[in-house]
Amino acid sequence: MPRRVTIDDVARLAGVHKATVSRALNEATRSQVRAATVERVRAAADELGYVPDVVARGLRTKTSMTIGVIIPDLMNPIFPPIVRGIEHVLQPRGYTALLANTDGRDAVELAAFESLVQRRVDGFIVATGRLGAQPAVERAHRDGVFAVMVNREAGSAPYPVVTNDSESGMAAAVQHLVDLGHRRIAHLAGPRDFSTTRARADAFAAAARELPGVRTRVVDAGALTTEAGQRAMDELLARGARRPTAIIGGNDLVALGAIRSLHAHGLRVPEDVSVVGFNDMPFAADFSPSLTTVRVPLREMGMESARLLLAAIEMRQLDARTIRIPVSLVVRDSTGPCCE
Amino acid sequence: MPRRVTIDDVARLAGVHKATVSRALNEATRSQVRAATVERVRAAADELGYVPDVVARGLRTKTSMTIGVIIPDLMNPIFPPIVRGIEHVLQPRGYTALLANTDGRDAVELAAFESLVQRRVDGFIVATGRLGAQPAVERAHRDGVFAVMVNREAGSAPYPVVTNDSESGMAAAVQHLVDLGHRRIAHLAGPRDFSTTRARADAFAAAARELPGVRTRVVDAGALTTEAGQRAMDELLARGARRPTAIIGGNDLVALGAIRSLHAHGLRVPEDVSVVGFNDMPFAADFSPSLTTVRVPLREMGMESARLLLAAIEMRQLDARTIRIPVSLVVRDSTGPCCE
DNA sequence: TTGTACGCGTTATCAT
DNA sequence: ATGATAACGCGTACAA
Repeated sequence: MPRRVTIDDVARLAGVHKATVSRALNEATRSQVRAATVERVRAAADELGYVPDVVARGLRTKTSMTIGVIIPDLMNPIFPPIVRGIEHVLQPRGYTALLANTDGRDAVELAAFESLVQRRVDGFIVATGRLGAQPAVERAHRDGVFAVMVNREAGSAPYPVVTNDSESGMAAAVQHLVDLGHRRIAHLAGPRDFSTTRARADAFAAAARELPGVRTRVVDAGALTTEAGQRAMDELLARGARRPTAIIGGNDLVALGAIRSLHAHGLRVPEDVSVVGFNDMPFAADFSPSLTTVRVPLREMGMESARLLLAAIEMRQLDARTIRIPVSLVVRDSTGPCCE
Repeated sequence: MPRRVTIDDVARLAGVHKATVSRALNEATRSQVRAATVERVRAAADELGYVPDVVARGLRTKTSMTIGVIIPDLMNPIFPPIVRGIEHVLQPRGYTALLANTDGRDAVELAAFESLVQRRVDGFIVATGRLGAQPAVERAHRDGVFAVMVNREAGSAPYPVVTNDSESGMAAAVQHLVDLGHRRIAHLAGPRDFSTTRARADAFAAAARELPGVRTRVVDAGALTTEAGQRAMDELLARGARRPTAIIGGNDLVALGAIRSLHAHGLRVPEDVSVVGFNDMPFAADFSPSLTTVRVPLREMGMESARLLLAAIEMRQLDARTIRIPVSLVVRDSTGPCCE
């Protein structure tokens, strides 16, 4: 492994001291160096293919032009679009995104934070928010590290949040089903310690209270996966009671799991049961049947979170406001009129 | 931002020199320190919450216990399972995966490599392989950086490769369609500079030569996206000639795009046209119709690539062998008998 | 305008 | 067994 070209190599070739090289190559200090010298240094650096060592530099400057992005579950298709939005803002401004996948496990999340903090990331974009205590986020805040929560809020640390308007999304979903004639609607709720899925469950309950003629039920899916959705639907169908004519999933994966369960029980969607999802994840339109869902502008949420973080880094302070991105219902084939 | 606890703080509290702290806390050198001293140092470190600074350490040791993972397109659902497989092997061995998404762009890939090399990653797992010249991979090899290619091979650098047996997968797909009675089969081929999609196109051509009664055609989809697949299928349907009764996509996304196009043209799948995909990406079974496809063990490929890389790092040399993971055809609802 | 010297937090080497 | 010191590669007060 050939030795790296260092600042000393450049200094030797240019016939100056390494401090001069540092100044000449560094935007902010370039004015302190004579133009001719700058040119000489530049030529030498080019010739040797010198690239400053960001690690050594970070040891000095405590900065790295790098943003850590903490993702709870890469297998959930809502996160790739968010990541793309983040990168879309970061890249033109010279920042690199370093992704870490935590698998939803606290220990892994802590390790990822640790690892990235040590690598001197300039800030975090965190998609693993939970309403309960969250050691990693709390610790980051205590250490004065900048972070922005995206999609889910954090319960503990006062960080800015970019999330979506789950309440009005749920209201729209319920209204859509009622308009179709449905009077028995169940919600397969996601975890109550995610701000998004809790808001949806709360909004579902609120909507139910305002619609006296509608019978509602909530079943906890436990996790935001197809498997959890399928299990919850299985369980709901196994109960003796009259089954609901419409289902609203805590997210698209849960809704998809519900559809799998319904199909497995020989029920048709939407003829026997209508299903609504949440997020409009990639491929939601390609499912069988295509999924009626609440569209969340995932990419825009990613972009906004990156903008917020960079602004905080540059102004050296962050205000913990919450940005709530509007959502809209997308009607497809998984919902239909009730009881025809 | 509170100052980090450094090795000097621990040394002071334990009443020893920092060199001793380093030796006591470092697995390999612990035997050089008296057991009682080790205990004292440990207690001090615990009390202060000391964590060695991996950056400063990397400056000295040229190592970081970190693996860079280069992904061409996070939006392609085959990569999350590969990443999971990689992480599954890395995490228990103390390594952290740092992901970089290149969006398929050379400049971004170079920047990602640069950024990660500077962070002293101990090696790369590269999923962006292309058969043509690939500056980033070549440069990594020239610099003596360890890397393993996963999924796609690299044309230029002699790195180990973990890929799948696209040839026999394609053969199985063609045979399946022929068995169903199809005699006009088209392949919507992916880019020819990806080893996987080129192998599939070649295997398709080879299969065609051995089946004289079967008329085949190849259309270039250009990219591995649903949009590209839809465009290619649109184009194929626009041609005056008799349309094929079966389609094999360069991957699942292309196949999905083809289905979208067929539906848009009022054609049914599989009654009018059968469609086969490649990879068995997540949700392939949930599409409308569920997708017959060649299953590639994505997670296993990720795991194997990580194992290979760690072995190379530990033995300080890598042999550029190619591991070809077996594949299998999964028959679902997107294929059916021809011309009933 | 440029050079000197030190510090960032470790680990490796040499001396004790 | 432990301490002292240098080195990793860079940036920056301070001096010249």
